[in-house]
Amino acid sequence: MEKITAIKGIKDILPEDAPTWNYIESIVRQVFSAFGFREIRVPIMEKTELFKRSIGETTDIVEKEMYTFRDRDEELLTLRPEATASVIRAYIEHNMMSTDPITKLFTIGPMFRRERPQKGRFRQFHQIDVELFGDEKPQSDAEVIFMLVHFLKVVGIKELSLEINSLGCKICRPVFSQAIVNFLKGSEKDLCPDCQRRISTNPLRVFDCKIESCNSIIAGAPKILDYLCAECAEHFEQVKSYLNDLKVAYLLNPKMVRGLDYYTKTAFEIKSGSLGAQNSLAGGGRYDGLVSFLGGSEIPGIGFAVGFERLIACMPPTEINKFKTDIFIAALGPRAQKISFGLTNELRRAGISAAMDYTDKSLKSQMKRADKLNSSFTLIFGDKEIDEKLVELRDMKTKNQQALSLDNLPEAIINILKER
RNA sequence: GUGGGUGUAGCUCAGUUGGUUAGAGUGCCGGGUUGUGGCCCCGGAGGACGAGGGUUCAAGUCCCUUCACUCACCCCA
Repeated sequence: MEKITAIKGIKDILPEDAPTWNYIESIVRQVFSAFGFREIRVPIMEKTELFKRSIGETTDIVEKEMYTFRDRDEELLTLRPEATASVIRAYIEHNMMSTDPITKLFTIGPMFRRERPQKGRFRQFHQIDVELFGDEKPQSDAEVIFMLVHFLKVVGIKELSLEINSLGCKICRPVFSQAIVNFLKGSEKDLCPDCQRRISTNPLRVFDCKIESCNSIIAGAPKILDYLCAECAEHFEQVKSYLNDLKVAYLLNPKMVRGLDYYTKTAFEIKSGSLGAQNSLAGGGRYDGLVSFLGGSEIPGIGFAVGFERLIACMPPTEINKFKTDIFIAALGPRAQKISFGLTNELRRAGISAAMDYTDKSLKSQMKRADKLNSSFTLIFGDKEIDEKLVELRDMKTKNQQALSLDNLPEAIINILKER
């Protein structure tokens, strides 16, 4: 029989890793709620149209990375490649703007993109996604960035660099875009094939190219910050000023462009050195026109996404993954085995993690198992103890053993465990 | 989609110019005298050497094909 394996780029989160995931999620909920963000859970599937409209028809994500299929009724559905579109859809669909003019949401979950997997890049990956609707003030930009940086520090990320830029708005960005195209006109043949393609698809991306020759050409190109309209320029100045007030260290990166079409004004990215080529740990920005573009009213928004797997990759190692058991019950012989089965489950019902071995193995091997399960205590008894109505309770750390009466045993054990 | 690297035990890897029944460490199971874990010692189970084809008296080792994994490009979290 041929073995069935997981799909390429889609991984299991194994029991030894799950506690780390839960730990991070608990920090997310704790930190974000202090900033007034509430959790929303959105579906992993949406109508394909939603992503085409929000992310942009000509982006790589939409053009070649989405998992799209036809439903039985012929409707085109897509496994979400990112969360913002779904959150905005839900925001509009449930009229959240009429309940609260400023809505702060976050969501955590899997995203799907059909790319070639490599370090820090998977076909199913997880994001922590934050969206703030209804506030166009630069304080919002600074607040969201501050929260992100704070969150990463709480989780234990040591080395991170924050880069910010302004991408302009629908008035000033096209002007800049055209300026870049004009600037590159004539030197197309000196650019790499990728950049030649970018001129027509997404000219700002040329800034991102890693090839030396392209870099030297683009070095003399116009800078976005010189093209910002008065409003965008002022907004960006304010954002920087508030970040300074909050003592958030940042790097101004005029070459940073985000890959999704919908970003306006502030764009930001967190990078970490320990991640390999996929060094972007989190990214986000403002998207003031997007809510209305998706059918809502003119409501500004700003948000970011953190790559969960990448976050784990640059986290310091922790002890939280160790599996622990309160008590292991080592029963010797059929009589003890029978009593143990009831006792184990009685303790579990009381919320104590209890374990036993259903095979009547040697005490030595049962002790080994108790050790493997990291049990704090081991209860030892066989025929002798049953006859004497006294069982042995061993503290695995101190090796002290005390005798406990067989009567009222669950209560006695519960009390001892509570006292610790 | 395009390159490079790697596929031998559950995991991490040895395996000499092709040459007997393919090894180690770790993990798992058991034992080291009566019913007591971690350390140490001993033993055991576990592999058609990724798959298919070819060269050869002989292939884990050489050649071809294919698949998988991985890193990078691209793209992005």
